[in-house]
Amino acid sequence: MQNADIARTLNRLANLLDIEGANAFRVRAYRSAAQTIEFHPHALQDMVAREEPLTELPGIGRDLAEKITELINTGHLPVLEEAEKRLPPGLSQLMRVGQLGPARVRQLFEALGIDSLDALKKAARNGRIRTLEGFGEKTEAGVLKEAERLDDTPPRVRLDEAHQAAADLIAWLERAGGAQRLSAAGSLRRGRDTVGDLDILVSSEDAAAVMTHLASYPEIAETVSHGTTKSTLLLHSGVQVDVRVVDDESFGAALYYFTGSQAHNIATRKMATERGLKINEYGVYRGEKRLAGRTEEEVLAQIDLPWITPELRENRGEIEAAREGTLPALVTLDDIRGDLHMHTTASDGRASLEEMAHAARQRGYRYIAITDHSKRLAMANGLDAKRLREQMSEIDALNERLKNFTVLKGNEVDILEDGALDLPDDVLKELDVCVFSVHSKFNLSREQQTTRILRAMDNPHVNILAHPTGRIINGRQGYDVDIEAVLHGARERGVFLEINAQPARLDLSDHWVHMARDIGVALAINTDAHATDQLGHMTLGVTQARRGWLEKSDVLNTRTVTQLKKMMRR
DNA sequence: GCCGTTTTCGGCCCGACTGTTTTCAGTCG
Repeated sequence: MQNADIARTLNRLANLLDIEGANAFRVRAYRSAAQTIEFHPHALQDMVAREEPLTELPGIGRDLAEKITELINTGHLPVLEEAEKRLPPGLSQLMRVGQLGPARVRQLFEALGIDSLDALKKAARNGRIRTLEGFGEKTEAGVLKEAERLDDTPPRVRLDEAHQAAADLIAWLERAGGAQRLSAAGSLRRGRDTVGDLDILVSSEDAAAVMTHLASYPEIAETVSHGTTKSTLLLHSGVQVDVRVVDDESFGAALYYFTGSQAHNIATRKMATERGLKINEYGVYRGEKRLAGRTEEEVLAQIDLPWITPELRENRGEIEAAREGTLPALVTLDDIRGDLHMHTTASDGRASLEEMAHAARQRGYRYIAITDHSKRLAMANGLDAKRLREQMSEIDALNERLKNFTVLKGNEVDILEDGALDLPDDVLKELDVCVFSVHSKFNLSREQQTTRILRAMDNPHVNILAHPTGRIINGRQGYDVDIEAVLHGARERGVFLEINAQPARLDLSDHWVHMARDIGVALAINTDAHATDQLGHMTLGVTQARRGWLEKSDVLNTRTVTQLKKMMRR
């Protein structure tokens, strides 16, 4: 049983209890536990097997620890099964429909017997929902639309797409008369690998003018709501956007509030309450008196905390670290000296060796590694030993011509099914950097996949395990692999892992990055660029590294080329 | 159901917008 399964079960229970009208705080406790578990890096199943106390996790007390242990051991959660005797299980699904919360789901069930998405759509089309008290034609139409949208919209957009959509809209809003400060907030600002909806914040003395200008944005497909200071829009790209306008003196408080995360906000608001203060999106207040709000620093200073970078605001220890003055000095883009994973026209890249080198140099790098595919990836025109040696000679010749810049000889060698490598040792040992990765046999069991990768690491010539889970965001799940075991294996063998900065990969993801830091495995942040402009994905990779609390010294490619070469010799 | 440098009991973040209402409940983030 995976953490995601446990989280899903608890959420289902929370939904049913919510619909029944159970104590709202009890419901919240289940939801918050589900969230903690979903993002917890260690499998709770293993923790239970090792008899580690689950009550160590925030929001999990004695009762929940017992229930979760029973769920893991028996596959049953009696309190859920009892709830499913009282209410149809399908009601939990209805909670996913926009505009429907517990009260309306209960009403729909009690009055019309609606207990599934299909029943809901049918009732809406027949005009039966509008007959209920508190419902009308608009609600009926809105609910139908939301129910239909559930079927085909991907739930979250990629970080790079969200960045682009936000930049476009901010550029549009800057042209509104009177917009003072503008910023993206929400999970985009926190740098999560996917974004649910965009939050855009504007400060202005003339909210009406900004809102009017916003309404004429050509990318709007649908206006979900539109008030005097807040609007929710659906763009043609399928992205949902919340735009909020506040006075400039509240911009910092609003930015802080809308950046979240919700868990982070709840924690700091609670600290405020303990000090007799109240934090909302307009400022920090003692009674009616406003104490701060212009900047985030001002707001946090009121609860005796230093500014916390948005990437850390997940209530995963950053508040305690801030209080104790032990926040990490996170790695920045400026710290990056090179890029250790990229392709050229020799395999499936679109730019030549020389073009990639020049583009990297223009970004201020001191080195790159050229890592084309190996021969197994025939589809990508992978290199055999002979072609790889020819490329090495080309690199030697290029290095002769370049000053203050080094092209490292590399390859992205395929890990075969049994853990052997796709190129012979005598050529691998001539490489400066050997990146190795899985491109086939994704459906091996967890044990087989883990053994396969560990065996590949046993080869003394490999250095950096690329895109370690193989996931494609909104595309496919990664292969099943015990990353914790891989990290320990890497540490024992002097091997490193990669944060692949391709926006569709961002692999490792943040919680694995954090675990790598805890275990003490340095990571390389690589773009896996297949064209010169893709070298720019480095920013996304650095963001993931920051979300995993990495400092400069935790990142391989902040080293000088001399240091790096030494670390690549095992 | 969780939690505790005010509390082991009594709190639990806070406000905008909508639709359907005559003053507000429900939803959302």
